[in-house]
This record gives sequence, structure tokens and C-alpha cells, in this order.
Amino acid sequence: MQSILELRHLKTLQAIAATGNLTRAAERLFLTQSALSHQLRQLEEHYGLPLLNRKSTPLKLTAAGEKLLGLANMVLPAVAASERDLARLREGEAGSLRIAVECHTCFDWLMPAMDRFRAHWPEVELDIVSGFHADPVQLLFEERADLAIVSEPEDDAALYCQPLFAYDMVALIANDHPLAAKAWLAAEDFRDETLITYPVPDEMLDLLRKVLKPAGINPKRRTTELTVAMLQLVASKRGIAALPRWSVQGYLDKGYVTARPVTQQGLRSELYAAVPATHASHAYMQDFLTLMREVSMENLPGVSLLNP
Amino acid sequence: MQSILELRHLKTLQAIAATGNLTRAAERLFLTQSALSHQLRQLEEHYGLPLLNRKSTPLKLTAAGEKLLGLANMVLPAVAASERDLARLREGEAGSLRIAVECHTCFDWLMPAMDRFRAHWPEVELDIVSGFHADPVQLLFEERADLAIVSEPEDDAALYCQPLFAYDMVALIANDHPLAAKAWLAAEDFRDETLITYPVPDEMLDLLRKVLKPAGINPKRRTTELTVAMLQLVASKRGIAALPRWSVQGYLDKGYVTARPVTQQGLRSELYAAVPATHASHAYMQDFLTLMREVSMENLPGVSLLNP
DNA sequence: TGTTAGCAATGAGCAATACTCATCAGTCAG
DNA sequence: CTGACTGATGAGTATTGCTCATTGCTAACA
Repeated sequence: MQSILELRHLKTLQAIAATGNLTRAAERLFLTQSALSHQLRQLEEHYGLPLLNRKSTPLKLTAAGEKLLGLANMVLPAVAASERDLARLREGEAGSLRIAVECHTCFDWLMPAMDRFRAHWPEVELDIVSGFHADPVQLLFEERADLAIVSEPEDDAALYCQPLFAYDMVALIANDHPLAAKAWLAAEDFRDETLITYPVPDEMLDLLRKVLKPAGINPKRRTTELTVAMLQLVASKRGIAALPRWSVQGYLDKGYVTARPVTQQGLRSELYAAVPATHASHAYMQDFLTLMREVSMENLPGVSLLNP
Repeated sequence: MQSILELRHLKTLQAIAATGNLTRAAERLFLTQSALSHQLRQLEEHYGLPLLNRKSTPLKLTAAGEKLLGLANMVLPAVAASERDLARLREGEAGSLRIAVECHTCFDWLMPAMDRFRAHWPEVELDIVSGFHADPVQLLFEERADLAIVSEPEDDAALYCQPLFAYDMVALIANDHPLAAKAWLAAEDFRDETLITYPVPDEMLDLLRKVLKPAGINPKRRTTELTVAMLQLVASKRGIAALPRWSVQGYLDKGYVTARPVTQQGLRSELYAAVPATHASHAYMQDFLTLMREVSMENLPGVSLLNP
């Protein structure tokens, strides 16, 4: 009789539709698989209708489920927008969000996140701090930036550090390169090759810091600023490179070059967002932090969210 | 950080905006005043903003409150519509809803309720059973009607009976009639007057059943089918009538005739909807039952809902 | 000016319920 | 057949949303 539906249920349905899997949907909502299963059963009992087809993998919504999903898709964005409005009412419209990056490839996913953000907070001054800096965190302390994208968690009490996502770095080699025959590359394999990198300090290159330096290997080097140029050099056997899989997936799909894991376990890298603790509570900052996670999940193949 | 907003909160805000009063809003939601107060405080703490201005009576929403109310007004109807869709998915589109009335004046508020219903359930056959019947409940058993509007609760297990609302019956007299000088009319006052009624059996006239019959008073009678005709007769001192206040409020506001309570405590009447128990669970029936209550609250002055 | 009625706020306590945990059953790939 | 991965389920717990009882405030009225 009385409606038992709550926003919680709509969020659940959205997560299930997005992941096609109760377990992963639960993760996304910071709940357990059991919780979602119970929620679902309660809804289905209440409406006397199945909401999803359990037989299929990935999980498919029934017609009734789709109806409610449609509701969720119209209601939840409206709720989010209203909550932003309230935050603006409390904190005012304006503010600044200057982003410092240490990693070239980040632009790929930062751009769509920034676009979405601009629509939410037109009055916030949004910038990427130009030029590359050895230590982007330093820019935060100098108040020349409000947010830094870094590859290791910062352990400073003056900073709030939010995990973004993890991804695999892969070695890129020409399709007919002898190393392409191997299932994965060891540090040794780089010894006699030319390593192609961005023109940044060694400490900012995960391959060098985590794999080659520890093994005492220091290959010949060549640098370029552009990812496409790197791929061009690799394809023409002028050297090998190591890049995030998500930044080159498009080229891999076209068979332009070959990717191989670095070391047997793979080389897993992570990204974190660091913001001055004083800025962390701002609503627009919180919004951007979640936006970055959302956008990267949507757009980048093979990344996994890190628990905040 | 995490959103705590739920549909429950939106319903609360809507009720507060509608009643301008926590206590009455709580009644409408079948909760206590305390519950709403706590809800409100939780929201205000979470958003760091006051949602309503406590100083004013009736309670006024702040800008932030209005924002959320706007959200409620867009979200809640969408939710209700989706739930109707689900009900249709389960039970099918069609059905019949034939309404039997024992009280002439009911048309005033039945019409808008029926209009709203038709929009919700276009495939349900909606009718008022024509002609007047001494016992509309009988029509339910004969399966010639699906819902009856009656003035006393039915005590039959085969029927589901929902209270609708309560209202005051008032005596109508000419402005310069001697009885207009009295604050209220006693049974005695009717003895030498002509009573103007609808042409229905005496048991269906609350004034006769509850006041005059018990006092052993049986005044002269005159009948007419139309409410306006009754008022015309009253105004020209051809007799006095007793009608629901809500059905004549418009004429009273224009000073056309004078209204006086019947007996010192007033003559309070009630309306109930009776439906065959077998039909009561149908979603469209439930929808109509709540629609009748909603519409009468909105349109009829001085009525009060009865607790179901 | 005291008195009462009406209203919202508050804190304590309780009951409903939303969740987790542990486990089971089914499906699929190796 | 086994192990990995899935969702379902029941029991138990932690949370939370609610009610109850009371207080403080305001306004109306004698």
C-alpha cells in the first residue's frame, strides 16, 4: 500500500545496470552483495514483479526493472543537481580549482572530467597549472595550485589525499620485435633496448623507479612529449616504451604495436588526488573528486577504482 | 559527504509546504510532529543550511527549502507515475470502476477526482451508476457497482471500507429570517419551518436521521433535485435547508443566504468509500481511494481527513 | 498580568530495518 | 571433478527512524 521505494533503491538499480553484477554494484555503493540482494528481494516482493533476470550474465533488468531504472536516471541527476545548488547557497558560487599534474597522459581523462565540472560550477575558476613541475605537491603549499594528481599517496596532515584508480603499465614493442614472442618482459629485457619516455625526471617514471632502478639496469634513452610520437618510434623499432594501458588501448586494438606486461605480475600504477586539507571540504572540490573517479571509470578501459 | 537525502525527506517537505505546520504535516504522513522535527534537523545539519523559517506562522520555507521542495515536486510525481506503471505491468491495463453514490452533493468533488483518475488509468472503465438507489451497497453485491460512497462505515467482512473525510452540515436560512439571529439552531427550531431536501429516503438525510427524528420533530417538506434551486427557495423564505458547508461555501461568501450550525456542537457528517474486498487490492482502486482524499482536501473548504 | 492553548525543539528509549556475516546452491571453465 | 565466481538465504547485529514525555516559546485572551 504505502510506497517503500527510497532513493537508495534507485541508486542500487543504477549500479546494477551499470555493472551487470551484484558484487561489483555493491562495491561501487560501499555495501555488500548481500545488502543489494535483500534490497532487490524487498522491492520485488512489494511490487509483485521480478526486477531482474537472474539467468543471464551479465545481469539483465526486466521490463519492470527498466521502468525503475528510467526513473532512477531521471531522478538521481536531479537530486545531485539540487544538492549542488544547496552547496552553492552555503558557500557561494565562486572559487578556484587549479590542477597540477605530474603525469602527461592524465590529460586524456582530466579533460572530460573538467568539462563536466564546468557545467556544474560555471563560476569556479578552472585551470591546469601550465608547465611541468618536478613536485606538483610543492605547488599546493605555494598556493599556486589547489589540486595535484600524483602517483603515490601523500602522507602529510596538511593534505587530504584521495585515491583515484589503479591501472596497468604495459611495455610497447613493435609487432615483429623479438620480445613480442615473450608473454611478459623482465627488467633484463630492457638492458639492450632504447627506452622512449616523456622528458620528465626519472623519479616520475614508474618503470624506472619500480623495476629498472632496483634491478640496476639503465638502458639508452630517448624522449618525446607526444604519445603518438612515442608509438611511431616504437612501431619503427627505434625503441620500446612503457605507458598506461588505457592511454594506448585504441592503438592496440588497431594492431599498431604490441603490448606486453612488465614483469610476471605486471606493473600496477596508481593515481591519487592531493588537496590542501583546508580546501577539501568545499563542495565543488568534493564534486570534482567524485567526478574524476566517475569519468575515469566510464572512459578508461581496464582501470579499477581504489577505495577511498 | 555521502548524500543522506531520501524520498521520505522530500515527502516531508512537501507536506510542510502544503500545511505550513509541522503537526498537521505529520498527521498527513501518519507520523508524529517529533519525527518531522528530527528529520528536518538532520537535513539542516547535513547541508549546513536552515530549510525553514521557524519565526513565521504559517511555517515558511527558506530559499534552500524551496530548492528542495522544487525537487520534491518534480521527483515525487515521477515516482508515483512509475509505481503506477509497475502496477499496470502486473495487473494489466484494464478494469472497471463504477461508482454508486447515495449523496447528491458528492458530484462536486467526485468529478475532479474522476478527471485525475482518467489521466492515470485511461484503460479503466470509469462510470457513475446512474439513477439514485436507496442502498448503494446493495449495488456492490449485485456487481452493478465497484465502489460506493456512503455516510456510515460498513461492517461487512466482504467489504473493504475506507474513511474519506468529515465535514459540517449547516442549516441554511434567509438572511433576514428570524432564526438568523440565533448562534445555532436546535431541533425545536425546525418544527414550524418547511424543510427543503433532495428527493431521497429519510434515512439518507443526516439532519432527519440524527437530529429531528430523535427529537420527534417532523416538519413540512419540500424537495428539489438541484442545490441552486434549494438556495433559491431558502433565500425567498420558502423554507430552510441543511447541506454540507463545503457544497455551499461559495454562496455563503457572496452573502446569498445565512448558515447556522445545527445543534450547539454542530452536525458532523462523514463519508466512507466501500468496495468489495476482492477489488480492494487492485492498484487502480487503491489509487482512486487516495485520489478522493487528496482531491477533497484540496478543493473542499473546512473538511478534515479521517484516519484510515 | 497571569493563564491557557498551540506549536516546535529536544533527549531518552525503543522498535523497525538495513546491513553484515557465514553459508549454501548453482553455473561455468579448466 | 574441482575451483572460481555468481546470487540467495537466514540469523544476528548495528543502525536509524520513530515515539513518548517534556520543555520553552509565542500569542491570544481574560
